[in-house]
Amino acid sequence: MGVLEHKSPLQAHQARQLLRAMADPLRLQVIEALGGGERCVCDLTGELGLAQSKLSFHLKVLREAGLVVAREQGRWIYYRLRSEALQDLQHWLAGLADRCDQPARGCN
Amino acid sequence: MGVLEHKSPLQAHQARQLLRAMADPLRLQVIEALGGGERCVCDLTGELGLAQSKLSFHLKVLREAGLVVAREQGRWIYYRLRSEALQDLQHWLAGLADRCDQPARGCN
DNA sequence: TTGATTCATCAACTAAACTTGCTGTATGGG
DNA sequence: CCCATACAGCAAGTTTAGTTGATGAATCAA
Repeated sequence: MGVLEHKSPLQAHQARQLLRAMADPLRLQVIEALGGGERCVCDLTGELGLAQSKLSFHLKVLREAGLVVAREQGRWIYYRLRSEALQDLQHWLAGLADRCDQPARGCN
Repeated sequence: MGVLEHKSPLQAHQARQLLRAMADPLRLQVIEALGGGERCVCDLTGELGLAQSKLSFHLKVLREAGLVVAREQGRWIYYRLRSEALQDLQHWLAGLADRCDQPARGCN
């Protein structure tokens, strides 16, 4: 195992948590914003033009899926993407792609 | 651009289509089954213990998202994963992971 | 051509997810 | 202290997605 291969493969249901969390249009906007680096909630609220409670709800979904982490600092809370989660998902996809082109041995 | 770099980066909404399609528990089972190679519908119905109409519905979702393709042969229809879709998604994730650890420059 | 098999699609129902407005807690400036 | 700001969480309403059973087209063997 190479030095970069430190991951145990993602279980399907963990992958699903991540996928589900990412599959919402609003959360995807949040994710893309966080793709540029850590941001605080008020920042995101302004940038995406969202009601605060709405953003808070979606951040919770992302948090519970393990896709983002929050860091409190005084009055503010900074969120960022967990790059490990992104990597896990990439590996999981790679695993699927591996043998998926095998043709079917006919049916009956 | 190297010989393997033939992809234009996935647009967010395309990524979302794929993510949404994968985010269902039942579809995920289908996807994992197809991860082993091409399969016909009746095969999948049996293996996953699904009502046929149910499976058909979910295969349609996967098809419309561009994650699987169907190949008709006589009475049977064989489905397989589109490895290009899986790769596109991997690239998209890699793009997000790129700069996501940049710390926030304080807020206010 | 009859009947069995494979599969897609539809309409009605159920369940899950998202939205909205409100309330509550913590922090920090005046 | 008091008030504004930053944020989480909840409950009711709405919208979206998944399920079920039935119908129909296409293929093929007898």
